[in-house]
Amino acid sequence: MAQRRSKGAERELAVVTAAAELIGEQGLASLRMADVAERAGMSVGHVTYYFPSKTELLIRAIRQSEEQFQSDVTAALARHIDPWSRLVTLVELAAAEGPRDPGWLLWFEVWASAAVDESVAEVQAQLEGWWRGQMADVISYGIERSAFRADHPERVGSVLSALTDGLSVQLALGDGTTTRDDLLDLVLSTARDLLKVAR
Amino acid sequence: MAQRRSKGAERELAVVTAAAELIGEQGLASLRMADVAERAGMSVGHVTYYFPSKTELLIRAIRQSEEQFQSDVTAALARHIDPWSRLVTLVELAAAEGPRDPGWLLWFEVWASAAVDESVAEVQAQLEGWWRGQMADVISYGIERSAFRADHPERVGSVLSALTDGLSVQLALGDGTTTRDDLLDLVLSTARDLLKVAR
Amino acid sequence: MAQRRSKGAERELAVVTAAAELIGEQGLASLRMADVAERAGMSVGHVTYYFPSKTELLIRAIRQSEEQFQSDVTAALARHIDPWSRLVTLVELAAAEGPRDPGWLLWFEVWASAAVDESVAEVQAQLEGWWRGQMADVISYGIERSAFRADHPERVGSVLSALTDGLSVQLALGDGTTTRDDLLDLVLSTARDLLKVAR
Amino acid sequence: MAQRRSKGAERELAVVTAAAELIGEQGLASLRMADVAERAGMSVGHVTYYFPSKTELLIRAIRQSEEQFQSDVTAALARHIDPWSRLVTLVELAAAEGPRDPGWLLWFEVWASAAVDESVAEVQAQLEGWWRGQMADVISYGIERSAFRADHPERVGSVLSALTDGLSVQLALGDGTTTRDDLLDLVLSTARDLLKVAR
DNA sequence: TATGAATGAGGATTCATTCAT
DNA sequence: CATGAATGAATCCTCATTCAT
Repeated sequence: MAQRRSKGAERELAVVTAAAELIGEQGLASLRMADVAERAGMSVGHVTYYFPSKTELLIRAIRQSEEQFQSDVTAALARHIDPWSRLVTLVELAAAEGPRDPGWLLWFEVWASAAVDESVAEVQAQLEGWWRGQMADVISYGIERSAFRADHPERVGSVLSALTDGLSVQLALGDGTTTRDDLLDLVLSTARDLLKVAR
Repeated sequence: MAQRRSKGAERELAVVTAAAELIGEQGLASLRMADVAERAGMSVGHVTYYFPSKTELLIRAIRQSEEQFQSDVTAALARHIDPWSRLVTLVELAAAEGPRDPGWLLWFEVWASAAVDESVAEVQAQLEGWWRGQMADVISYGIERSAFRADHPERVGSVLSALTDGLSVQLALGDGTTTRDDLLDLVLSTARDLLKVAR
Repeated sequence: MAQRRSKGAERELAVVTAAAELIGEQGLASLRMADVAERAGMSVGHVTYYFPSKTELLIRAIRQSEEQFQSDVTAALARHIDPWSRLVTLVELAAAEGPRDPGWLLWFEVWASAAVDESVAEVQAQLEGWWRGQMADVISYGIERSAFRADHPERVGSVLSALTDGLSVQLALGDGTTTRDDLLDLVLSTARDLLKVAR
Repeated sequence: MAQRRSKGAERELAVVTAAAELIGEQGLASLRMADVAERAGMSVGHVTYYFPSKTELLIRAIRQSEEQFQSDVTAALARHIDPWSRLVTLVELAAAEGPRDPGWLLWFEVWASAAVDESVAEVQAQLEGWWRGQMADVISYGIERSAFRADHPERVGSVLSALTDGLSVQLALGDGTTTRDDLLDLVLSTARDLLKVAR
């Protein structure tokens, strides 16, 4: 039965989720195996039983967090047919929710680690590629339906995804200047400009 | 005499520089006081003499790195009168040099730490503000001279700085897809679009 | 039926054999219950079912290894009537095969453990006694048949067994200087001298 | 001044000595860095400051123990001119003192470790070579002075050193059968036989 | 019998920080 | 100012042993 089979997987998931949460809350540097274990509701030794090393755990945490994001995106896009709505949806999902968005804080740690750890870099590159691919797909989709117009669609995709990232950093670090509405407004108005979308 | 007075300051600077370099090369997590001391050419004990705590050292390293950036920017901008040249110069200085750009890797660590440490967040906010202010100033300068045209200049400034940041992340993490030329090209062509700059 | 009855014993033997092999290969310090279980083809939990403690397992492994040796010796001696042939056979069976002889490496661990653990010491003493007893018996046997001549036969037995041990250590540790042929040659020529055996 | 210079060396020696003692008393398996530190009168962290790893410490302990042995031997031999006295002296120094002789228990650990760890094997081989070399030298010395007679002096050397080792094992493990007097008696009477020494 | 997930005590190692010199 | 030996708290990881199934 599925329940049986998933018993181990459930506990493993609990560890990964706990780790992702803790990194998003306190940063990777202060992540203790003991804290992860406590939050996951099991012994320290058992966390090690699932994840031989801390790095392994980080990678799984990233993957887990990203799989969640990807399935959210996929589900959300499926609910929209209008290209502009799809674009808006994508940006809304990707953008930081607000200051100290744990998902984004996790990403900062990923960037810092990727710069130093090859295996993290690999995962990061893969996920980054997926996210930019989604943006490119939405734009192509809009162009096909004549909703968008652009000489270099893939360039516009790069710009919009990078812009969303850059503004999310500002928002997540909460300098107070940028709000989530500002972010969406800036990204989408830039998109309108670059994609020649009629208001 | 200046030499007398600066002797201590020089050694202190050596420590800060060493720290900034090491963080850019190996990441903050693996920064050891002993390594800093070695690179700075002094004993561990003496590094502690200057910087009682590791956090203190990190903050000084960020500041130092940023002061360098700021004086570089100021000097470079002074060499240009043409608004577009100033904009190009600013982007060129801010953008990542290429994969594993130590300056940007340091920056990733700052983001990750700022999310967790209030004092780092303060410094980060301050520097982020300065950088966006420079962008805004250059744009205003161009508008004053009728070289640029924009309904919401401050918004364009936000977009261009965030875009530079977002693309620099991609470049610094070296997924290979993005080159420095791509980055400059994307930022500057977006600038042309948004600022209605004639070619 | 024998098969029924021996099923458990067989599995138990597999564990003991696996342990003896692993100690001979990697040393006692790095002996893991998990490795023993894997090699014995069963789960960790089940190994514990047979051997409640690791020490228990070690003692059984020694005994097992020694019982093997004893039955080999007994069988081999039975094939010879000539006293000198018996002596040669005994030395050949006891001596190390060559560098890293697993049987001897196990023996080193036994010595080290016996020095510290009373129960291991007991087993060791018992087996050491058996081995020297065999040597003494062979010598007495030779004297009875007038093949050997010695004033203090038990002393010669001690010398020959100790000599075999001492040379086996050198051979097993593989300093390269001593070969198995050297070993046999030295022991047997000493035996000839001490037992006045004509060539 | 020598006192100044040796301050660090003294403390390092204290660690090595403590380790050698503890191994001789309790065995390598139960050697704890904490115990070593305590006996050496310093903190655990400081032991690591001198010896990065436990293996490193073991090797130094062996070396230290052996250097002591070597200088004892050298000094003792110098006090004798008569070849037979030299031989007796050598055997007396090398042979185990009695049951649980810590020096010999340390050797058992060395043998067990050498079988598994290359760096330990190296040291062991070196020291083993030295010891057999001394025996060979004493024999040659006796032959030169016509005190000993042997067709293959180097073979006799091998036999006598191996015999001393083999009997010392028995004595150190304290099966009770063998006493130190027995040991000396057996080795020396064998020597008399093999070297044709007149009583 | 048999499994293997789960535990938790135990120990090595790291490293910022202190302080006598 | 400068050193570097010394400390000890902090934490990861190992692994024998237990136990529900």
